[in-house]
Amino acid sequence: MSSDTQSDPRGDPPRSAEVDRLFHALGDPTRRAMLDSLSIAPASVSKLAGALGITLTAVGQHLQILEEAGLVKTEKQGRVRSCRIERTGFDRLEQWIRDHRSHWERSFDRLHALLDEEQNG
Amino acid sequence: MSSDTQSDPRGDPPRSAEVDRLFHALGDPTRRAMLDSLSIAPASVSKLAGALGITLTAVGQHLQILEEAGLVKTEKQGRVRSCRIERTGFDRLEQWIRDHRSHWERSFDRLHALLDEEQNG
DNA sequence: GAAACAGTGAAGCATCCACTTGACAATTTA
DNA sequence: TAAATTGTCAAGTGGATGCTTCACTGTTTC
Repeated sequence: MSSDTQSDPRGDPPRSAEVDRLFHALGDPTRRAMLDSLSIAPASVSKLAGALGITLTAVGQHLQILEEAGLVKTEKQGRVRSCRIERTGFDRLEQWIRDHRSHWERSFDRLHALLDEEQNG
Repeated sequence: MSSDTQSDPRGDPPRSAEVDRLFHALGDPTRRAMLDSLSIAPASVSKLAGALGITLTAVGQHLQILEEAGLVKTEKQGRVRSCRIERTGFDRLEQWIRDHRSHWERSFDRLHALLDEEQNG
């Protein structure tokens, strides 16, 4: 509630907003379907709209979110906008997982150490 | 255990409801904050509620989503429910990335092959 | 037993979000 | 130029979602 969007006085690294955008983008099944499609081959807006059974407008809105998350790159030539996958978002996602994994693996170690202590002490 | 609604022995990655639940769970900043906290150390419901500045009820609702996504494991002893990170969800997330990465890296190869053809043809 | 503690369930509320429609802009084609 | 194609902008709508309050159960402590 009191926590608003821009002020983040606590220790979270500044990439927090980027992670936010990333996960929000991936949280929607339609956008993931778009990524599925683009993983196989680049496509135009109308091609995506046809494949997904939604309007051009909806695709455009999703594309903006995917682009801001670094998951998709689009480029307009003439009247056609072509879309393809971008590495950045995926790399960031993997980094996030690695960071967290290292954290809780350490915490598991501590837990086991404690249990061993109790058993042996 | 095998919570696969429909196992798909073919090459397709599990685009099932599990992936859906996983990304939906990760799409909310509060739930990710809970994971941040639990990555450092296990905690009770009220401890999480205090740290996040939300009610016990809200924490309970988030916990259910995180648990169904395989990201958190909870266990109640006496009147206290203790929560900690679960590997399953994270493993599944990494798998998803790997699957997609392999797909679009192939598509990049095809793209470059096409470009080379056009330049040489 | 009474009181404090820890959590759960149901219902409501305010906001967010995916999607649509309709009007418009820009580019290609006839 | 007119018409078709491709996409964009603005505004609105229905449903999902996060969070709350209130009432309640079960557990520990006095």
